[in-house]
Amino acid sequence: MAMIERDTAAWKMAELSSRSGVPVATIKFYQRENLLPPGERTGPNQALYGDAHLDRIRLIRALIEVGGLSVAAARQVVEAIDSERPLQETFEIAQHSVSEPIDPETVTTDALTHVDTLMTGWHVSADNPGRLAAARVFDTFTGIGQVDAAGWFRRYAAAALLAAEADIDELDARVERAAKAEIVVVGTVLGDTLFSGLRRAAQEHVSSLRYAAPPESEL
Amino acid sequence: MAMIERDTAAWKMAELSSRSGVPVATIKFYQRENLLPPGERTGPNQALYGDAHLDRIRLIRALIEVGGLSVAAARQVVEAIDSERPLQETFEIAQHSVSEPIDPETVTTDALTHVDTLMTGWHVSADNPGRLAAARVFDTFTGIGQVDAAGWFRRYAAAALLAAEADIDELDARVERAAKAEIVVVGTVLGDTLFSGLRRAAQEHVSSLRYAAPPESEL
DNA sequence: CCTATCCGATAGTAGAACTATCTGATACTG
DNA sequence: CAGTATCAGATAGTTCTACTATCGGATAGG
Repeated sequence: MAMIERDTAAWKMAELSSRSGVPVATIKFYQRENLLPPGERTGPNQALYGDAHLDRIRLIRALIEVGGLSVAAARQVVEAIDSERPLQETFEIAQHSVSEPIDPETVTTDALTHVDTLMTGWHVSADNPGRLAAARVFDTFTGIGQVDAAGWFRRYAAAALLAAEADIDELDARVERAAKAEIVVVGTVLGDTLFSGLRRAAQEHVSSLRYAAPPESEL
Repeated sequence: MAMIERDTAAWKMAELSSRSGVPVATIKFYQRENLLPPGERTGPNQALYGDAHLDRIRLIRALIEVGGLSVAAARQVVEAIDSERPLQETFEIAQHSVSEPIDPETVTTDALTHVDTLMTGWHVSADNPGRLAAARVFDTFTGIGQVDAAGWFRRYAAAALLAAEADIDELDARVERAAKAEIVVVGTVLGDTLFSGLRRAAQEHVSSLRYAAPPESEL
């Protein structure tokens, strides 16, 4: 099986670049930024790279391009995968990496109360970054003049619960720690992107159903 | 009622700045970038601003800070609100503004097939940006080695449908075009942020349920 | 009248994410 | 084994974005 090749595959920078489609200069940049481990040295100015490097580059690009992470956030995430931390901590790091931190002072207690009501029965710690993010959206919404968004929020909470259950089930399906860590990270980061894409498609679907179109309808 | 004040309120730049909490230089920058209309001129180098400007600044900051839009994307969005375009077009502009464009060449037909299967029965046009975005996540996922994500995707599609129905119901609740246009934009942009926050909270909840915690459990 | 403030234009800044060049050293080629 | 191509690593430069600061002349208010 092809697996046999995996340990012996070894290329120099130029081939790693052509296989990954990422320019040499960019790969070197990722190495400097500690996103990518160094190659295996064979001399003072020679090194070899293998499938592990290629996989890592693909992960980095997925986090940055598809997930929209900054290079700094991507570094935190790959470091969390590499560390032998308990999965719980890896999860938390992934969560923090996708949402820039929110100063708790800047959200009103009213918004927090509303969000907490939404999450009645949920086991969520007070400093969960998502809780603050949701409360900030609440403040923003009411500040813009959309007052009675309670129903909208409640239904989003139901959708979020569905997604979170899917996430955890997917996690349960893996056995090794490395596989779990990777799916935690990839699922956390790409889940947002996936949902926003599917939601846009669903919006078009629902609005076309709702405002059923005799040609030239106006939504 | 306080409404009586709204038409007569008029301030100069410094007060607009202090009321909004946005620095004068930044407000001028938004004016240059056509995010914010000019003030009402009272002389060659004097102008007055009112509640409309304050509301607009709040909208801009919500789009940029909470929704994570670039200044260029925020400009497209406010221009769409101001234009008297049909709501359908405003919706499309808002959708495009939140997701950077994806080159259709870069997603595999296999991914598109899988995504279309997920959306069987949905009325979605081929160039819906969300459809492409979801397909790209599919490619990324399989490329990273998480092969059997079909179940995860399917459940996200169900969640997305729930959210989209909530979106459209909220839209139905408004009557004036201006109110509809604003909720379309704000809902499209902030909906992603809201969902990702709630999902993170829900993840903590579900994982704490699932790996029910005798102290020092490991997720 | 005189100082503070205003408007608009122009220029400058800081950070992020690359990208290009340079310096020796190594590796393949004929 | 000479000569050219390539390599690794260090350093410096570029482009873009989102502001931020300064300037010049005009107005406002005590």
